This record gives sequence, C-alpha cells and structure tokens, in this order.
Amino acid sequence: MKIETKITEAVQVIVEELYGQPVPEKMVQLQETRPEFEGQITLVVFPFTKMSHKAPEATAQEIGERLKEQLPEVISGFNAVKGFLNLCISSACWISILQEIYANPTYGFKPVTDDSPLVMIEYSSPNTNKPLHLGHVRNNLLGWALAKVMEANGNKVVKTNIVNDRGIHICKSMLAWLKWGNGETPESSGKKGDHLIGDYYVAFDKHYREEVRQLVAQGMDEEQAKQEAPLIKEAHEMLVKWEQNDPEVRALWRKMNEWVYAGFNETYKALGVSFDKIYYESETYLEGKEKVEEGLAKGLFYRRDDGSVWADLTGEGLDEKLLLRSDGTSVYMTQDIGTAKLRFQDYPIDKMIYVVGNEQNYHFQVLSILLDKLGFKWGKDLVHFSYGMVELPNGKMKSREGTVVDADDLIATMIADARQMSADKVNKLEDITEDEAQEIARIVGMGALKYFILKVDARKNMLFNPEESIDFNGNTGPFIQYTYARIRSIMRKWEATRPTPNPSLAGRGTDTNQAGLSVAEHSTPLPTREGQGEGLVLVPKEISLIQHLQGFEAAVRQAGQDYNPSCIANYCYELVKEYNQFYHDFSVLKEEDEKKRLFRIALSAVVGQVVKNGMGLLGIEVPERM
RNA sequence: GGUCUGGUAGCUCAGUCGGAUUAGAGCAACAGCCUUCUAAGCUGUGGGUCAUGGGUUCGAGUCCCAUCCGGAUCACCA
Repeated sequence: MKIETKITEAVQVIVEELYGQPVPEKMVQLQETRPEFEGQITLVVFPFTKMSHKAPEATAQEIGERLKEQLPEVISGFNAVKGFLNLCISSACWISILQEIYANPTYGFKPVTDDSPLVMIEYSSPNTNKPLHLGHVRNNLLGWALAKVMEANGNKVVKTNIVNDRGIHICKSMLAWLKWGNGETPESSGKKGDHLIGDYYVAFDKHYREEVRQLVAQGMDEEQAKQEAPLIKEAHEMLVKWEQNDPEVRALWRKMNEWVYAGFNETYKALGVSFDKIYYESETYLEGKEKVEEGLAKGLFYRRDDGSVWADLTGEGLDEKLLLRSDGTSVYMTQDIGTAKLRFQDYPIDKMIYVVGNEQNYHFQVLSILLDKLGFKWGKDLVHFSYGMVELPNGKMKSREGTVVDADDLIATMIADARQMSADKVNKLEDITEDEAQEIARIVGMGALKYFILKVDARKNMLFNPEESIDFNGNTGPFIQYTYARIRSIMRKWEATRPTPNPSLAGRGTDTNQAGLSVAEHSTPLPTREGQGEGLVLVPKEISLIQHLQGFEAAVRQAGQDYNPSCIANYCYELVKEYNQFYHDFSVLKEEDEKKRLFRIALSAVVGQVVKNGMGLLGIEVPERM
C-alpha cells in the first residue's frame, strides 16, 4: 500500500477519535514537504482546526504524536510549522517503495483487457493538396502521444486518420499540373510527391490571383471577379466531372493522390506516427447524406424552399447550421456525420476523440449535438482535443503566403543540428560508426523537436521562431535523453564488472507487454527491507528521487484524465533534473559501502526505466549513448 | 456585436484540490566547476505590481464579478 494511503487512513481515524467527527478522505491533504523544511510528507491541518477549536500548531502537534505512535513508517522528527505538519518517513519505507516500483515492469500503466473501453482517436487528417507543415506536426505528435497516454490508462485505442482527398482544392492542383506540369512526376523531377503537388497548388493560386487582378482592373468588383475568373470556373467544372465519375479526371486524381500519399508516408515515418485505420473522404462523404435524410424524416432537421437542409440549434444556444446545399451536395459537417457512421459500423466505439485545432471549436460543438440527436451514443460525450495554433513571430502560418514551416525541412534541420552538436562536444563519443552517429542524431534531433512541442499545454497557442534553432540544452528533450544515456553508461560499466549475472532475472530486458511498452532493462539485485537494505540510511536527495518516481503513476493518470500529454513531459523533466543533481553530488559505482552502491544502482535503473517509459508515451526515443 | 479562449521575468513556458514571511524552470547575460560513473551536465548572481479593480476566507497566480488588451469563431470553404 502506498505510504500516502496509509497516512490518509490513519489521519481519518485519529482526527475522528480526537474531535469526534467523521473525516472525509478529501479533507486529508498531503503534499511533498518543501525542501527548506525537514521531512518528506506534509499534512495540511487547517481543515481540522474548525473541529479541534485549537490553534493550528496545537492541532498539528496532537495529530503528529498519534501518527507517530500508530505508524512505524513515521519516525521521530516530525515538526509542526504553522498549520503544516511535516512528517519524516523511514528510509526502510522508501526503500520498500522503490522495491515495489522496481519489481513492476509496467509501473504506472493500467493493463488493457478485453473489457477495456474502446477509444478511437482521429488525428493528422491532412488535405492532399500540400505538404505537411509545423501545424500538422503539432497535431500528429499530440495525436500519437494522446493515443499512448490513453493506452497507458487502460483503454483500447484505435488510431485513425481521415484524409481529405476530394474537393475543390485538389482540383486546383490537378488543373495547374495539367496546364503547366509538362508531365512532371516525382520520379522525373526527384521531388517528394506531396511537395510536387503543393507547388502546383501554389502555381494555381498565383495565376488565379493574376486573373482576378486583371478583371478588377477592367472594372469588375472583387467578389465577382473571384467567381468569374476562368481558372476557378475550370476548377469547378473539374470538380463536377469528378463527382460524375469522369474516368479521365478520376484517373488523374488517383495518380496525383498516390504521389501525395507516398510523400506523407515518408513524413509520418520520420515523425514515428502510424494509424490503425485510414478513412478517405471520397469514400465517406456520401454516407452523411443518408444520415441527414434520416434525420429529416424524423423531424430533427428541416428543408427550406430552395431545397437546402438545416438543423435548428437555436434551442441549444447556437445558430442554424447548413447540412445539405440547395443542389443536394454535402458540406463539411455532413461528411463528418458520414465518417462517424462508417466508424461506428467498423468499431464498437465507447469514446471518440478528435484531435483538431481550436479554430474548429464551434464545428465540434455542433457535431456533438448533431451526432447525439442522430442516436450515436458517444456523440454527446465526444472529445474535441482542441489544440492551439503554432504561431510565427509575424503571426499565423499561411500556406498561400508561403509563411509556413515545412515539416520535412524542419525534421532535416533538427537532425543535422543534432549531428553538429555531438561533433562540437568536448567529450566526444569515440569508437562509433557513421551509422550509429546518424542514428543518435536522428533520435536526439527528433527528441528535441517532439519535446519542444509536447512540453507546452496543448490547449494554448505556441510560438515558434524559425530564426532561433530549437534548443538542445536546458528544459529540452536532449537534456532528458542525455540523462538516460548517462544512466545506461553506468549500467553497462556495472554489468561488465559484475561477477555473475543473476540467472533468474536474465532475459527480462527484451520483454514487451501487450501495450507495446518496454519493460525494465535491468537485472539489478536490490537491497530489500528485510535483507540488504537493513540499516541503510538514505540521503535527502535519494528520498526525493524515490518520491518523484512515485509520482509517475499520478502523472500518467492526470495526463489521461485531462487529455494532456504535457503533464508527462513536465514530469520527466523534474525527475531528470533531480537525478542530475544526485549524479553530480554522489557517485554510484565508486561508492564504497556495498549496500549503498547497490541501492544507487537500483535507483538509477528505475529512474532510467521510468524516463524511457515516460518519454515513450510522448513518442520520444532515448539513446543508449549520445 | 454574440460565443469561446488566453494575459505569470527581456524571451519561451510550468504552477495539480485555493496552502508555507521569499511565485518556479529554461533561454539570453554575468561568475564558478571536467585527472572523477558522459560538462547536451552541476552551482551561483541579477531579473516579477501573476493585465487592472473589486469580492469570497484562516489563506487567492489559482474561485466569483466587472474592466482593459490579444487570439479564434459566427460561410451553400474544408
């Protein structure tokens, strides 16, 4: 049982005995003792002063004395400062806590069973007319991390992607390619497919704006010019042909989309993200119409004189929302309804999470109401994981204005920077092959990028300055990875000098549980409470490290409850910072007292394990050396 | 204008259920520490009216109200 739980229960009993009133669990507030005071766990006694009718200090004194009598873990040295009762917990207790964590390779994770709820997470969801940029990177990293976090909280997770592969914007790229492409292909030009298509999208826009400019110069007003420009009319014609299944248009569309997918897949691979099921809007957009007709028949929606179909949400405090155009074609909302229908046919969804930017808050508010009305049981409680925009110093990224940070460029830059960083190091790694160096640079560069994005609260807008490169020092991914590499270095040295490996523990290092989480990579014999740990007195830094380790479970739970991966990032940073201080002040392998040495080896091993698993939840790898 | 959302150090960000006379990290600046398990590290200095004004209470960066300033959204675009 956790020491906090023991204390909480004891306090409930003691306070009731002392003051004759039942104490709800919530009233017992425990926190980590501030470093400037002696002790490790602090009880806030203010809530009890109303019952005791005594000063906070006296109340704390009374409770403290009883606690000491009743719990062997609470040793002398407790002191009451104002309304705060600081408790000293015995070293033996802390060691046994470490022992428990050590013995549990999936520490912090809830198991996924057949009865676990099924959570579907939609993320990424790109348009196929331009390459991925930094905004998509944030989406992908958040989606992946959220999936890992939900899994760690005992949910079955299905990761899904809805590809927006049809519509006027794709037609623009197609048209531009037909007009000015001269048959260019990814093979002929050596361009990545998504970038090639993106270039034609930009080309379309350039020519289109020129046409509009000329029409305006001839005296047409701008709104009309935007609709009358020959290029846009041609694009619309192409869209109509697409909808009519014109073989030529469809063939071109298929070919160009394939180029884009090949490009996207490269970027996804570099980002380390993947999907269990991919939906294409071209296959789902018609499904929504049926559902809308169904709702119309049930009287949930209504049809206007011009034939368009609307949902009246004024009763919910919202506006009226268009569901089908007057020509019968579907809009964005209709497509999401259709996708929802297909998904529910494919999976027994208990909870649906959409990872989509906060600019679409209104859309998902409406979607939730509509799905609920249409009878989707998860509609009402669907989660819009609404993340903030990535802003540049000059404001938002805009594809058309070319003010975007390209994902592929950024990834390449990060890896090159990481490579340079290790080349510049004073303590360079010797005996390392070119391939290994490149692999380390990839892990570290991606770690820097991913951590940079995931450490900030997903809900908030964040700033990226392309002029300043992403840091590798301080509160960064590489800082955490570096600590892991240091720990692994200690482990390698120790294992090399160890007389005989413990056979009963051999082979644990390669195990993987069903959630795909890596298992402890250590086989260190740990001093136990009744055995070797006897009489060991820990220094404050060792105790606070164990306390931090104990906090991992809470961090995982909170990240899951709040849908907030940044909890995990911040947790890892705090843990690793603490470990680096310990590492600096105390030697592990050169400690002469064998009990202490073994304890510190085990402590280091557990820190390494938790760091690896924690970073794993963020999709960040950790290197053996760097 | 309606709705939603944010405002914490020069910059980027933490701050959990409201808790400790002194609100934390990192970057940038300055000063130290490699003969030592990896210096991508550690230690120190300077830097704050937690947007503003009220309220709630033993106690407010945190909760409530008002105001100021930003952002998003309110399309027969997606």
